[in-house]
Amino acid sequence: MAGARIPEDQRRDELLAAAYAVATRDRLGGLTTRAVAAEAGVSNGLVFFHFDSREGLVLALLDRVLETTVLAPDTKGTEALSPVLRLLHTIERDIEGLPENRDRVALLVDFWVMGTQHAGVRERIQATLGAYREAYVPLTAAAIESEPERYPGVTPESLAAVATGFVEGCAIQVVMDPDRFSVPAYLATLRALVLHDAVPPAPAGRQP
Amino acid sequence: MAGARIPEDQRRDELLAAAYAVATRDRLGGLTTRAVAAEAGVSNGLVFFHFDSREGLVLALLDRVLETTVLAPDTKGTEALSPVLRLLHTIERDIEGLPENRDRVALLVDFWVMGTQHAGVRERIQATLGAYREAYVPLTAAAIESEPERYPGVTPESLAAVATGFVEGCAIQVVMDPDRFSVPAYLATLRALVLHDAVPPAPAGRQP
DNA sequence: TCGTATACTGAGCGCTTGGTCAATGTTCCC
DNA sequence: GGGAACATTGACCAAGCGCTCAGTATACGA
Repeated sequence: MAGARIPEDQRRDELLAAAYAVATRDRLGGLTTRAVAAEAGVSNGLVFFHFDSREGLVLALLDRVLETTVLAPDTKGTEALSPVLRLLHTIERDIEGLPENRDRVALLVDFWVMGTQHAGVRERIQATLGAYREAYVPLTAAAIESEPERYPGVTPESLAAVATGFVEGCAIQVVMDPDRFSVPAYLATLRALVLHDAVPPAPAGRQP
Repeated sequence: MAGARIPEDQRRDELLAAAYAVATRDRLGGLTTRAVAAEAGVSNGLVFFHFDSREGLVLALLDRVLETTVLAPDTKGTEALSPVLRLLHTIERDIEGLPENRDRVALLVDFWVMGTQHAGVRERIQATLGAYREAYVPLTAAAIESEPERYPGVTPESLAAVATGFVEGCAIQVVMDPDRFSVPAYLATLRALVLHDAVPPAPAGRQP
C-alpha cells in the first residue's frame, strides 16, 4: 500500500486541495491534520511528511488561497468613464463579486482573525491587502485630481484606504449576515454619497 | 477550604470577570475552563457548578460584554447641527471611540466570527447590531429628508446600514491593523465624500 | 448540637489533538 | 536482480480539553 507512487509536488497539491475542502466546510478551527488526511484518503503521518507541522500546512494553504484569489481592481471596460465614475464602477464590481465567493471569503476572514495572533499570517495578509490598496491609488488619484476642490485634505492613499475598507467591510457582511446584506441597496447608497448630482439609477434588486 | 462562603451571584460575577480577563488576553480560543478557574483562583469544577458547561460560560460572557458595551449612537450636543452634519458627527464619535476599546472590540470580533457557526451567538449579535442600526434610522431619515433629491433610491434603513457598516468596518480595521489605520484620515475622507461643499477641516492627526 | 442544604475541591475519565517513528511498500538506477 | 532512495503507513505518545463525581468544608435553621 505504501510507496513512492506520486511525485512530491503532486501529493502536496492533493493535500492542499483536501485542506481547502476541509477548511471551507469546517473553517480553520476544524482543520486538523487527521481531517485533511481523511479527506485526501491518506494516513495522518503523510501530512507531517509533506508539511512538517500543522502550522506549515496552514501557512501553505494561506499562500495558496491568497495566490488564487483575485485581489486586484478590475478596470476593464471603464476607460471611457470619468475618473470618479471609474472608481465607483470598480468598487461596485469588486463588491458584486463577493457573494458568489462566500466560502473563500469566509476562509479569508478566518485567516484574517488568526493573523491577529500569528505574525506570519498577519504579514502575508497585510502584504496582500496593502497591494490591493495600492492598486486603487491610480484610480483615486485621478478622481481627486478631477475635482480637487471637493476633496480637501484627502490623499490618494487615504481615499484608497477608505475604498478598499468599504469593500472589505462588505466582504465581512457577506460572510456574517448574507441574508440581510443587500448588495444593490449598498451600491445605491454608495452612489448617492459619491455622486452629488445626476445619479444614475442603481441596478434592480431586493432592497430592505 | 471548600464551603458556602460566597453567595452564588457574586461568585458568578467573579468568574465572568476572570473569563473576561482571560478572553481579552488569550482570545476566545484560549478561553478554557481551567484558565478561567486559575484566573479566579478557584477549582476547575466550580466553573461547571456555576455555568454547567463551557458553552454556558461563553454565552454568559457574551451577554455580559454586549450589555456593558455601549452600542448606541451618542447624539448629545449635536442638536443644533444640520441633519447631515449631525449624522456625520455621530458616526465620527462612534469611530473615535474605537481605538481605546481595542481589547473589547477584538473580543467582540471573535464572538462575531464564532457566530458564523453558532446559532445562539449569531442571534445575540445580530439582535444587538440590528438595534444599533435601527438607532441610526432617525438620523438617516432626517438627513435624507433634508435633501431628498440627493438620495434617490436611498432609504433611511439602507443609509443606516451603510453608516453602521462603515463603523463596523472601522472597528475591524482597528483590531486587525491598528498601526496603519488612521482615524483622522478616514474621517477626513468621509467628510469629503458626504459633504459636497464647504467642508470643515478635519481634526489634526497623522495621515498616511 | 446536630443535620441539611449549599459551595467547593481535585483526582480522574474519555476523547481529540499535534507530532514521532520503526516498519514497509514502491520505484528506479546500476 | 539487488539495493539505495523515497513515499507511505498506522500504532503510539504526551498534552490538553470538557466534564463528572465522590467527598469535604462551611453556613444556617431547628
